[in-house]
Amino acid sequence: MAEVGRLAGVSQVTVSRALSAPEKVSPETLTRIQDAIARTGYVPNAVAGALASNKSNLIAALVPSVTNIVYASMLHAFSEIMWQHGYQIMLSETGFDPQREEKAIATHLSRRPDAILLTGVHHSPAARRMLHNAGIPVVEVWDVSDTPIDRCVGFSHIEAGSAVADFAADAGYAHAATITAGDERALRRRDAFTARFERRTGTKVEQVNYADSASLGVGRQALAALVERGLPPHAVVFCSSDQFAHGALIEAAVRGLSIPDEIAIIGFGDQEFAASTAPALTSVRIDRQVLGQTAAYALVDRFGTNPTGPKVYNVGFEIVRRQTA
Amino acid sequence: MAEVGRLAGVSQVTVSRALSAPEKVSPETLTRIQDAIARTGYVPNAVAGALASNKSNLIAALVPSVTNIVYASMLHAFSEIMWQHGYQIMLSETGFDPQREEKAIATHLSRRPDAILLTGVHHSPAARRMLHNAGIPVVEVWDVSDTPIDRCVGFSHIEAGSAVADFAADAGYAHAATITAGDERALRRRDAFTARFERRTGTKVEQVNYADSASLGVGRQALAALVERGLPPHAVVFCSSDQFAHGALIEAAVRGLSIPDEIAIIGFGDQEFAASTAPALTSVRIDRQVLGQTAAYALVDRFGTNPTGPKVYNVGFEIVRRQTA
DNA sequence: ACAAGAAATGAATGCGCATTCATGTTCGTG
DNA sequence: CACGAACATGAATGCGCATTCATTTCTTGT
Repeated sequence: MAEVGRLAGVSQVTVSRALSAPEKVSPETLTRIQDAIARTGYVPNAVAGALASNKSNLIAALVPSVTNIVYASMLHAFSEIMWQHGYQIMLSETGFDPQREEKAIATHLSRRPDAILLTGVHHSPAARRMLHNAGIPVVEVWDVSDTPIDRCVGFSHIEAGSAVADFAADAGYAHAATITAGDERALRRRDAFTARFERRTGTKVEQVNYADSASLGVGRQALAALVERGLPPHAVVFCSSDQFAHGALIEAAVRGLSIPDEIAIIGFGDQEFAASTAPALTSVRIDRQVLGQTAAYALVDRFGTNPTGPKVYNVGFEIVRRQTA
Repeated sequence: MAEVGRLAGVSQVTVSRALSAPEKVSPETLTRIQDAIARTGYVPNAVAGALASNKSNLIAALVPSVTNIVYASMLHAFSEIMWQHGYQIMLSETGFDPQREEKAIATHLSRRPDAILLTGVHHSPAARRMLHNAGIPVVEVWDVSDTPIDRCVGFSHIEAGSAVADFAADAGYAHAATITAGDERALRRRDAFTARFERRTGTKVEQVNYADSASLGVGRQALAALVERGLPPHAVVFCSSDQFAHGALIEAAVRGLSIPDEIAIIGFGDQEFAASTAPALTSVRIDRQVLGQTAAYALVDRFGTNPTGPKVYNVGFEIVRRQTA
């Protein structure tokens, strides 16, 4: 930067200004500086800038998994908005593991991000302490909480599970089963569904659980297991994701079970493909685009001098009835 | 850090050493320092560290899209290895747009990453220049090139397209069509497929192209379009992704076309679900896990004092024959 | 034509750490 | 017992920039 200044016949300060506040530099000087930058191929050192100004323009984003489309698409929407506002993303995957999350938080905080995005509202005590001490904006997504660390954007998994149970009971299904992956939030949906459905119908809800993440193949296996256990006719299966639901759908079709008469299927997430399966999947829509964008705007608002946004933003959900239930 | 030193009765230097080279500090001093760190809740400032040591432990990763599973899973494998080696990931999405990539490269370089991961081998001249001037390790993935910027890990899309054409011709298919998304690499596969298949069979290959990224729904539309155009019987459809192929599969089933007799389908990518569709999808396997890991190891090797790895690493591909072709 | 404010620029300083280099201490060996 | 070697520690310095604060030059109104 000093080198550029020499070439342009000005001081380092003026070059700095030319880059960060060009309106404070006279037009001729600005031109000379820009010329000098072009000639030297100068690339600003944002590390030094961050140290001097105590502002990194970096956002730490911790998601369970980028290979899971629901988190990936939320992240996409989030990073798009942050990028537009001049921020960049440091990414880590936590794999649903609070220990990993804690380590990742510690590492990321040492880089002095301007804010941090976390998935879910359950964090280790040490993690909460670190975040508190860091004193930076924090946004938790994919869930709501009465006691957010800072900001929170999501929906209630308990309400979602209950709503699906009501939907199923209202539709006249007397029996139900669940297929659930190893995601803490999915487990809460499952339990809320089960509690509400059993209360409404008086029949026990069968469960198939998997520790891993969801996939089409496992969804097929799960439905096969349920059928072999002797699922009663006209039962509804609530899956923790559309992947599972699609797998269950395929397995049911292969077994010649008519959908939704002999077996009904409800997915979760309303992914893009849900409308295009045959028959089209009934699912619960979570607008992941809005989720990511709202999280981003919550941070941008928080960066401002007088934040006006709410602490907790509930984006809700919507049961999308198609053909499988 | 000076504060921690005061508490432990040592200088800032010793604290620095205690953190970066604990074996160079006497055990008792180390204990006192660790105690002081715990009491103060000190969090190292990696920004200052990076400025002083000219080493950021950050890797810039530029991928077209994180919502596309093939890039997401490669990124996952890559970041996993880099994380184990003490590096963190700065992520940007380029959306298949060289202009966006160029801007993202400039922004990322200002953060002085220790290396950069790029997707594909086609970059704007300005981008190449910047990368060259930066003088940091660069790894290009998902493609191979005779003139890599630095390191390159991928496979030949031309070979892949040609191999699928040979496979189809060998299997006796006399007619073919392609369904392709707006990915430059997919276009090269399509063109190689078309050229080889037309040469082998003498029949013209039909095309359906979409500018957007692949989805199940669009795959269905595409197959519908092909059928309505009057696709000859016993034709094979080469899709640029398994999403498209699965959509085509569903549409074919809905239309009562028998697979693979009336219509054969070949996907690309061999995603997890490909083996679980009904009928199971024939596809081209790219080991994205290996791709990401190899890219990571290429960088780690490159960071060493005497790198031994090859400039270009071809991970190859494999046609996985299942039931749809 | 002159005071007073605005605009344009530069000198000095420090952000928090890593990296020399110098100094003091302990140990093994002949 | 003395001497060099390994070890443990600290003082000083600078990484490249942003941020005061001071200085100079240019406007403007009367």
